[in-house]
Amino acid sequence: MTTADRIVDAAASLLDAGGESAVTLRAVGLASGVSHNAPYKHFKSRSALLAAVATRDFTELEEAFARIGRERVRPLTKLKRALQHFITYGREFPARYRLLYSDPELARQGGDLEAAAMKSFLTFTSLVSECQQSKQLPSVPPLQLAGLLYASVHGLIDLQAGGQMRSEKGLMGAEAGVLLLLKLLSQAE
Amino acid sequence: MTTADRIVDAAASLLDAGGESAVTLRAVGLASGVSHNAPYKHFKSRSALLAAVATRDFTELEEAFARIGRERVRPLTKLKRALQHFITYGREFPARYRLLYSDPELARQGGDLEAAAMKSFLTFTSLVSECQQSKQLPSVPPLQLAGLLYASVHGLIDLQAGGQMRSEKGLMGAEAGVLLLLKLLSQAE
DNA sequence: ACCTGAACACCGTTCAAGT
DNA sequence: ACCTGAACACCGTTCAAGT
Repeated sequence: MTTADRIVDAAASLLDAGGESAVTLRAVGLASGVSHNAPYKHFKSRSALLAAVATRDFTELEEAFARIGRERVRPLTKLKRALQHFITYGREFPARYRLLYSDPELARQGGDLEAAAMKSFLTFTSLVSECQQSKQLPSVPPLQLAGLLYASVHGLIDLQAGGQMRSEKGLMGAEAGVLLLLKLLSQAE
Repeated sequence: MTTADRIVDAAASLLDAGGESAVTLRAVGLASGVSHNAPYKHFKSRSALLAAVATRDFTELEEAFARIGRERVRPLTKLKRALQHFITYGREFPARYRLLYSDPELARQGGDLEAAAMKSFLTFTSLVSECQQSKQLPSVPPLQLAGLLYASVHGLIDLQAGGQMRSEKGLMGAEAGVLLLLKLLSQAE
């Protein structure tokens, strides 16, 4: 376990425990046993450190999608499991989730983060594509349908994480929203 | 124009010009002609000031939805115009847009902000409901369908604002995504 | 009631210096 | 190559004091 790994771990833990504002370089240093500016020897800035956390999570997300893709169940079941995994991750680690998709500062950095994000989306697309081949989802261009589904479930997770779906009766949680969407989409062609 | 109004205006301008991190109380004070801690006489904290900006924007959004609802065109045309308004606002003012839906700090404050958010969503729901009555959208519970559409378009706007839909070829912009979603949904019942 | 200026405890980042 | 401690310029927030 390198120092850089311990620093990324500490940042992820602080993120989970107290949100983005809790990830100060001083706290990261303390939690990983180095001085408050040792992280600069491994990451260009605080923002680059957060990008490393996000890149790691994107990679884990992609691995989960790929693992689900290898299961021997119906394509639509795979897709539902992938979406459930996505939703669960977003609910359990909201601060890290927001890092992946809602941080303009990070998105501008490109590089590894962008590549990992793209790879996870492409693996997700292959799950959608399978459903189309087995006629369980309408036959529009796969990347378009996958992009739409990806954006929709992101919106559901994000509104839930942001507390927007709290007191509004009649509004569904992310799981119910995804199931409704899949049901309606499966009726189209 | 009260001092409080000038402070909110200044915060909104700074937000548009330089993102959330540019909204320091010192910059707000300078831009609105008061000292850097005069805002505390009008708002409990920096966070409460940002909530006031978000509340104002939610109110304007609701007014736009209501205005579109009064136009004398087909229900589906109204809905499309409302969604287009939403998307355009998100693209032109990304930092303010993110304040509405992606700031957990603000969501926890409840109060005026939550009420304004709810009102704008309910007005949006009435546009969706009209489409259902004229059989242009499937007849599932209106709040559920409206919630799904709202979350989906939010996801499209948010991914676009976060730069996630940039280099990925084949991925649609928010407008095309919404149109595809409406097309597919209109084929369901 | 509304505002100011000074002060406090933080923060990211830089830099000279150490091994 | 990797790390430290001091320093710099910021920041949100508080407080005593002014009108």
